[in-house]
Amino acid sequence: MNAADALAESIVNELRALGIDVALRDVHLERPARKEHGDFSTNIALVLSKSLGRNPRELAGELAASINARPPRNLEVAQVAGPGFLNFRLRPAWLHEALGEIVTAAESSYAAPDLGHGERTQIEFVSANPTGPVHVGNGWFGAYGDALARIMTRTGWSVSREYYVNDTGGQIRLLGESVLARRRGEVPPEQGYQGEYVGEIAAQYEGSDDVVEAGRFAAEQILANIRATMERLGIHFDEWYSQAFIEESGRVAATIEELRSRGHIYDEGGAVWFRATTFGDSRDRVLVKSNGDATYLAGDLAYHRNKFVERGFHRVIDVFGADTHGQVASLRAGMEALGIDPSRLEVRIGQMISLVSGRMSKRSGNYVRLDTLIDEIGPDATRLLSLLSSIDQATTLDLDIVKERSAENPVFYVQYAHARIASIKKVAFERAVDTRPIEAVDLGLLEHERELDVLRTLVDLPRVVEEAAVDRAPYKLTNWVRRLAGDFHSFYHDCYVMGEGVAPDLTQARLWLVEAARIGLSIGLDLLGVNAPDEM
RNA sequence: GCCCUCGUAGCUCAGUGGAUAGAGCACCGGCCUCCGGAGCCGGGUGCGCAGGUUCAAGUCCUGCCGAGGGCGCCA
Repeated sequence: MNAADALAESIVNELRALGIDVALRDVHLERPARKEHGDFSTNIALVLSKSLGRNPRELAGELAASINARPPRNLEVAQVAGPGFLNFRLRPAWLHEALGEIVTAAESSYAAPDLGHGERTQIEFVSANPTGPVHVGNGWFGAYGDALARIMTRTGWSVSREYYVNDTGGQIRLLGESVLARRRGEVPPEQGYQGEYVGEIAAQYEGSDDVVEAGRFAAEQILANIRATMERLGIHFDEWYSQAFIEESGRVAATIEELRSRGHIYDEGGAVWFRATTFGDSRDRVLVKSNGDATYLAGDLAYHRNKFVERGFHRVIDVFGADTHGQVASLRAGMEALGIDPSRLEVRIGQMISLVSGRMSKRSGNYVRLDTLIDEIGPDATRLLSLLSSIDQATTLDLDIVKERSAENPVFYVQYAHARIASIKKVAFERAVDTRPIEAVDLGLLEHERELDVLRTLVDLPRVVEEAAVDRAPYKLTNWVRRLAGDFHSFYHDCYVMGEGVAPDLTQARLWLVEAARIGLSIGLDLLGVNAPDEM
């Protein structure tokens, strides 16, 4: 049993002894922000005081006295603090035991709680339209989606990464028109695509003057390019799902028929309408235009029906940009109308990424290619840059500042910690330092505050991974990795592992501490999709 | 007009309803006899405004102000 569980159990038992019945799950132990407040603290006395009509400090005092009289394993002392908190200081042995557990579990199973129980989950992200190269705006959340997939996989979900390819409709025709115009040596239409890439594609295009044929040809070229960019970032999609396929396979028509049979369709003005207001949307929506074309929403409903019903995903997480969040209400309404529990669809809205020169747009040609950013600062720094903060945070990128700061990018700070670890191991090997199995090492020698700080951070990893998974918030893991790297750098500076005057037994203990730090960094960086190099 | 997200230090951002709100960058000082100085140590009164809920609010609720995004028979 770990220290927190033993503490919680003791709290429940001692409360019962005082005649207060409380469930184990209602006892919340947290790791205080300030070290002076001990290793764990609980607000249970504050929570209970109201219903019991008792003074919280007094209650906490009684509880502390009982716990101190029969202390659980490794507890040094329980103390009342502030308005009625109960703080617990543990003996360092609890951290030494944790170190043993970390090293034993190692990368494969430390901080890998099964929260998802194998639930089949699809994460759809990026899905940038194949009408131009992926840029730092529409590609920004690629690292987010991929890191989330990694984190949820580690925590027991069965995750599939998906890219929805919008390869049909008006924009493809517009793309085709732009290509054909370039081939004729003309400027693309005003609303068309102005980027240089259109000319490059036009030079390769040998097909007919049909706008759809030209558009699809261009979309294929562009998609191959997007795929290559994603690969550079280490992002591999399990599925590239085509909107054209959804339409041409009859699924759109079938979805509309199902809605009709459920009574949610009416015809008006030559168009087919979905009565979305029945399900909370702000207005009804057209599914088939009067010209006979399906709308984007019709395709999207068919697509999501395909995800849930045909492919059997129990949960779908769509990562959208704020510019398309307007479609969410309609999509949810459609799911409900189709008899699919809308709570199975999770939509994460990422705020907009813009340039100092203004909003990015493929049509106008004002954008920075993701490839360009990767060329400038490398794939690891590119990924971490977008994983530093919550996706709720709107970001304005100044490429000059990003480049300038790339030398001080947090990614180097973290990777440098990993490289130092590798270096220590290398030196240990070169000097033929004897390495004993952990059972034969006195970990109790690890008493330096720097050593304990590293351990304290490492024991937090399981909780951090869990939070990152449940909150769909990879940046929480980024924060943790940076904290661990900082703790390690401080340790490295103050505690020589093999320096002069370091007792051989202490060297042994520190080598295991270093190994645990390596495991933690390795897990964290892997979940973020960032390399953990041995040399820099 | 209605809806969504966000306002925290000069800048970029953390902060599961808890205790004295923290990091990085920038700026100013220190620190290399040891395993990599891409490092370490020190220097800090800032939660947009006003109410409310609570033992406790940066965090939850309401209103206002400000920023971004949406509200198509576009995708």
